[in-house]
Amino acid sequence: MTAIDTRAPASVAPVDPRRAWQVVLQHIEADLLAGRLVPGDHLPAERTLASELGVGRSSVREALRVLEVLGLIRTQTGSGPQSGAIIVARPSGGMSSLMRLQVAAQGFDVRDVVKTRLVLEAAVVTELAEASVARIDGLDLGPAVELLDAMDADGRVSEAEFLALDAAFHLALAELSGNAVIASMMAGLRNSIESYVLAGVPNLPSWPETSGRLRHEHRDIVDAIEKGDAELARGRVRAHITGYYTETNFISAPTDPLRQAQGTLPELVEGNRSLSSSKGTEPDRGLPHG
Amino acid sequence: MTAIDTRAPASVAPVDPRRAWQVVLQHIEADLLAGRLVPGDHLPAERTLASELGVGRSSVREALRVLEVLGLIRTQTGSGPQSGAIIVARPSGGMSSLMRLQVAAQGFDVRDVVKTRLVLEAAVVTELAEASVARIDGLDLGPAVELLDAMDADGRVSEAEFLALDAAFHLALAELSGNAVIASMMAGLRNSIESYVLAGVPNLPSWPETSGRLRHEHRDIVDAIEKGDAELARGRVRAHITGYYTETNFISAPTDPLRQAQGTLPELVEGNRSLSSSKGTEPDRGLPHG
DNA sequence: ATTATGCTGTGGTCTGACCACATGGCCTGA
DNA sequence: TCAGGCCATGTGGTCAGACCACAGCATAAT
Repeated sequence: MTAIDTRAPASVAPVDPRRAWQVVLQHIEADLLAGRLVPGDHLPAERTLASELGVGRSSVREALRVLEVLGLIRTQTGSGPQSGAIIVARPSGGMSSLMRLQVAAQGFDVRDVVKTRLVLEAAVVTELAEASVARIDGLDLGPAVELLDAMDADGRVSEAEFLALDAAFHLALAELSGNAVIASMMAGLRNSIESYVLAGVPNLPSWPETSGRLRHEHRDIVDAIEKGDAELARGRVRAHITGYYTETNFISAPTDPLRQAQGTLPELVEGNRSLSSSKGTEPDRGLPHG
Repeated sequence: MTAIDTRAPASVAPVDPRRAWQVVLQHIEADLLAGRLVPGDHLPAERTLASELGVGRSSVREALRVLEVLGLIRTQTGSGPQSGAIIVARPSGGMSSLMRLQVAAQGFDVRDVVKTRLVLEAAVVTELAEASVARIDGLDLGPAVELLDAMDADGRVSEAEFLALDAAFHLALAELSGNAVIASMMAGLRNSIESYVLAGVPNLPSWPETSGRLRHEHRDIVDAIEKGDAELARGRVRAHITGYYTETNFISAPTDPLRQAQGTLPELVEGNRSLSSSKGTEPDRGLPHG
């Protein structure tokens, strides 16, 4: 067998190096980029897509599953206008899944999550404060303030409910700033460490005292924003966030750049936070679930 | 038929409201949270996982596909230690996919992406500058500076290569800050608007002039960081980023909070940026591809 | 000792078959 | 004519089974 087989198989089938599901994903992405698909549109039926792209239905479904988790589509069984896969483009759920899983898999350090939240939150209040001075009629922080009012139902709000309202308040501020990117990031960051936040409550010396302080700080932040004092708002929001985390012993030293032993991180109970637990406070569905 | 059928079907089959792939996803997430799975570990084989969880293999595959896109696992065919699904926990690829698709689907506004990048980048250089003053031996910005040196090969670097090096430089700064969350966010933000950045090059009055200015600004930023002047570094990085985007007419007014017509955004050619295009400059694989 | 060979287990893919479900038209009876 | 119920239809959700390509490894042949 000294002779090499020279019959080139090149003409037979130019094999696609991409895996089948990637073909589907890229096809849909191209349609999105070209504007052929916009939010509200229906994707073709799975079987249709499969035959059109020359792949199996299971490959189509793998791609759709990715799009669903990333928050790009919503799927529904049955028939009619609401059935099928519909473009929705809601990033928060995907951001939450991504961050929560990365934290779980140790791709993200919890302290980095908190630090990042600090950065974004400071940017949010800065933007809001500047927007407040820019317009004579003032800024409407109504949606956020309503959440603060809800928190004031003292005694009738459980700790978990309080923290959920707290998260919703901060998220509302981000949304009011008008930056959907930052808002979804905030949602994801908060979501990814929610179990840690909850687990830290028992470390608090006094819950009534802490919750009272938090409520007060919230009002102060709103005041600073409405006054248009960006610097003050930044400082207050920083103190607000770092205060809580230091009090629960999550962050040993607020700005320590060195990595430390992770002994202070709580050992989470299995299944404490799982993929489908979107509570009522989240305006956005996390991972779609039944 | 006035009598209601009271035979409770409760005992027959407590149907799981979750879809099968969510069961798999939550199972794996629980293993991650409990530390039973850590980076480097192998997931059970698909067929094994399917039978253990009582679902079909296709459902397992849908969950694995999600994990793969989110950057949690890497899959490989064949046998041996490198085959199968392995926990990797690399967030950048997933962040990039998420943001790019959300931009494509109009869930994210490009201007918000740029504004967010501004916020994060300012935080990065602030942290680096503060770290620089904190240690006597200074900060080692070597990895970032090397990229600047590569950009200085004037004339022998194409526009696309230059911009890729530029992106790598900013990403390197983020990574040097030690915050993996911000670093992956930066990677995603930049990746999601890469096609817009490239499409803006023809709008520049003079590429040699602009590229020269950018290189100079990069050096200035590094200088400010090494000097430990956080305020100066922030200002320079802000000017650096906004300067480029305004010059390419991407952002009409840097801080205009009002939404405007999207006419200035380039109409992207279909397939220009697709899911599997991770160039050599990215240390991290984006979406896995062949 | 070295090389060749085939076995084995992995992910990748497709096909076909069901199911549950929601809709909407049709048919029946009032 | 109208109201109600019924069923055909098309959708996603799921599963089982069958291949394939591939990488490693044990074994056999040289």
